[in-house]
Amino acid sequence: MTRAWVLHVDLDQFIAAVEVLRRPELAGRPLVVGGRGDPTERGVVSTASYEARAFGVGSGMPLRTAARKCPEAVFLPVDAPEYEAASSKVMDTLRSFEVVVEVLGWDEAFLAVETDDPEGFASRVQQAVLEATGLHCSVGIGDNKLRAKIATEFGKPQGMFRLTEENWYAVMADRPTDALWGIGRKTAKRLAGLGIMTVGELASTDPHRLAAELGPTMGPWYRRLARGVDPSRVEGTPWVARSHSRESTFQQDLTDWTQVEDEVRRLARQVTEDIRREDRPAVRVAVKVRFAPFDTHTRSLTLEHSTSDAETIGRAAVELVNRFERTRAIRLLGVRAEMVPPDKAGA
DNA sequence: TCTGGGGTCCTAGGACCC
DNA sequence: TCTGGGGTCCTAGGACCC
Repeated sequence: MTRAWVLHVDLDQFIAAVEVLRRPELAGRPLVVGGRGDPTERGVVSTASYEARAFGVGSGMPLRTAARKCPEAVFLPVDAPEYEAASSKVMDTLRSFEVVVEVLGWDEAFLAVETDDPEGFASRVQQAVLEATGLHCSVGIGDNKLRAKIATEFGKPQGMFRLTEENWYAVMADRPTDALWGIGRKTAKRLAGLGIMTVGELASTDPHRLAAELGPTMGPWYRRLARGVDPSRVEGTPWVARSHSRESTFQQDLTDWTQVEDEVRRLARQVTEDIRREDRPAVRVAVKVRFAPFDTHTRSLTLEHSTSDAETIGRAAVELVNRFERTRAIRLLGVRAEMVPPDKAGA
């Protein structure tokens, strides 16, 4: 019988795999892509190949640490345009199935599929992606987006897994709460403080207690996650950004305020280009400062009039950075522009 | 483990208005 | 005047995701 399914397609070690495509001699070697590809610099791992993961290297890890764990790894710089191009090919392939496709980033998408054989469909998707791009993917099959997304992990690499209302608790009940999509380290710790360790325990916690402890929106939402409930639909309409930002971490902390202002102006120019490209004037500007060693603060302001003028945005950014004390060394600067909301832009 | 860069959404306090 | 209650906007921070 034909039923509605959600498929979550996730490319395996996407960034590393794209690098191997253009440099086949790297196949089978531990490969780490991150920063500028120099493991002595400040930067983190974007993606490690499975060979590198065997040494304990993983996403988000400082490059220096990765080099210590796996000295023989090949380190490569992040090449965003290359990954975007590969990603477009993948997404076009998914759309060729004439189903609703919701893109979640470079290497992930949800598909809304009506079929009596979701595994067969998933298999055809994997085959098509491999033929079109040379890339392998895993597929999560679910009765909603949340379950499909979580299912993918159990199918990796190059496989598939079905997770629905029927097997949800059998698969998930004893897993830690941060196995859920939306619960991270901090919330898992807060829940542990309430004696809630597993998905099963979270699912059966009194919702009023969760609301009281974690907020009226988030508390009940976490409980719904634990029950595998997700009413959201697969959205085919292209995603529209609400803000754009540029930031950079300096290899050496900045101590000269003239240089700080120059960098803020440079970032503001980049952000202005980004929003002009989309023809979306800014309504609000924010500046982010990370002081050494790592404490991070933001200052923001609402503009009197929305604008795409580089000069105005630059002046606002400099004014914001000057609200910070000038005596501390700065590790990172960032500038963000919030745009006119799309629904108010026209229509 | 000395911790990137680009995003989203929620919370909470204060201002301000009626 | 020693004192209300609701709504909305602004701002800073925090958590999470890829």
